[in-house]
Amino acid sequence: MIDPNLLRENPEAVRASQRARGADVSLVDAAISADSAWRKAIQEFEARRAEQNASSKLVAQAPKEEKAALVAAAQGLAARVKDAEALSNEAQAALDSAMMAIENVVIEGVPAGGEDDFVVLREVGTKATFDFEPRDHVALGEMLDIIDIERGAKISGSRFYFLKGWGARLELALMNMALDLASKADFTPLITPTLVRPEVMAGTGFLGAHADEIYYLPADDLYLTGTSEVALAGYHRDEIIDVSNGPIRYAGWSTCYRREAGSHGKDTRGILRVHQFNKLEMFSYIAPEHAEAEHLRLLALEEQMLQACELAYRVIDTAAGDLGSSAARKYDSEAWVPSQNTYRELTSSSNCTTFQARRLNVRHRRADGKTAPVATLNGTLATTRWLVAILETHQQADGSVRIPTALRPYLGGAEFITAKTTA
RNA sequence: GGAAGCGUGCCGGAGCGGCCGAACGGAACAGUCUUGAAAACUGUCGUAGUUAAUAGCUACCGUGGGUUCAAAUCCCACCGCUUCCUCCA
Repeated sequence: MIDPNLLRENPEAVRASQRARGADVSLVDAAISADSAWRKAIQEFEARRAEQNASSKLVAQAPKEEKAALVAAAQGLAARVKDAEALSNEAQAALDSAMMAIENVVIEGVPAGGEDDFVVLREVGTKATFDFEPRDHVALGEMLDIIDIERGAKISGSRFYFLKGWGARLELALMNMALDLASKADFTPLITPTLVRPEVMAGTGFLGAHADEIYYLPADDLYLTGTSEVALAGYHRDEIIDVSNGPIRYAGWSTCYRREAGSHGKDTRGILRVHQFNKLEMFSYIAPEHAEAEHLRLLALEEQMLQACELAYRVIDTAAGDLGSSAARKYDSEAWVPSQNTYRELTSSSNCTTFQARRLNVRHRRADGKTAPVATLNGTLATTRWLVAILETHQQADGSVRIPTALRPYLGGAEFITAKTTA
């Protein structure tokens, strides 16, 4: 949720943000009028309630013989209070939904426009070139017997797969390397629940426009999370946390589940877009004034991982229209995928400023003693998808794959994945 | 799955339907004392909304309903936790 004070004091900033996103600008004025309507209604209700409280007090203090008369007089007030309360609640609900409809105010400098209007901040590394016909990760996975997509489909349907042998070990190696990096960078490892209650899913904002992306278990009224961000953001829900000595950082490890409802026919080959994968996610709770610096820090760690995996990649500053509703700025890094001759997203790092924390009611105490929402940020450090770029980038003419040096300690020192070796 | 009990402020822990936003203890913070600290003593000490206001008023004792002029206190539902039994690891 955006800051209601910003809406009252500087609505033009909010309008400009909506405009940059290509979102509905009239929502801003709708929220402003809902706000003043609510204020009117709550003042009315509170005045009535004060009246009623005062008369109840009279009843309590009155001598026995006068009580009956006073109660009779007070009885009429109760109904009016109830009406005023109902009106005030309605106004509040209207205000809430008007406020919830407005997306986070984008940070100055974020490119305006839609999906294709991103700005490339830098390209790093050399794109792999081959003096043979390179294979895609599906072919490599089959040859090496490390990814079994056919059997994945047999037992679970399309977009499911088995990671086998070196494939399984490679994923674990990647995740562990990411966890080590995160731990050294002050992130506390956290293995999170992947089933969450409706309030938490709603609080993190994932039940909005993309609700059909999420698996739901009606028998238990629980949602399967598409990222550990859900549990990590909910972790300190309704708490006042201490970030005065620096941010609270978590490295969340979880399996992620996505229905991929809107992507029929897109990326159907291989494990680029799947219903279930693993992810190591960084998450920071921090004082708002330090959020932008933290965002760059998350990005730097992501780049460190990409470089450790010896991948060519570019970093983009996502355009306003392509941001999630919670994000005020988003940096993606995209690795070069040889078989597709293009960059594909491997990490995504969002600065949600105070938007998400306000919804989840996560606050901190400022130097002046007042409470205020914290800022939250998240970023990807490793996912199953990384295997695509790693396998394809480091493939050899014979179909074997060279293991990046940094990953070898996590794979018993092995230097190559070949069809003949066993995990 | 069966049975019982419990959910109060940062923590512990009281609370006859009206005088309870809530006793008491601890923690924390400020001060006195002390060379300094500890101890002792004194004071402060929940969150939020409304409002020009750190004045007033309003709300909050797991959540949501209900009864009542009035609910932390009574009733109902839900959520969570604990213990015991059963079951499965």
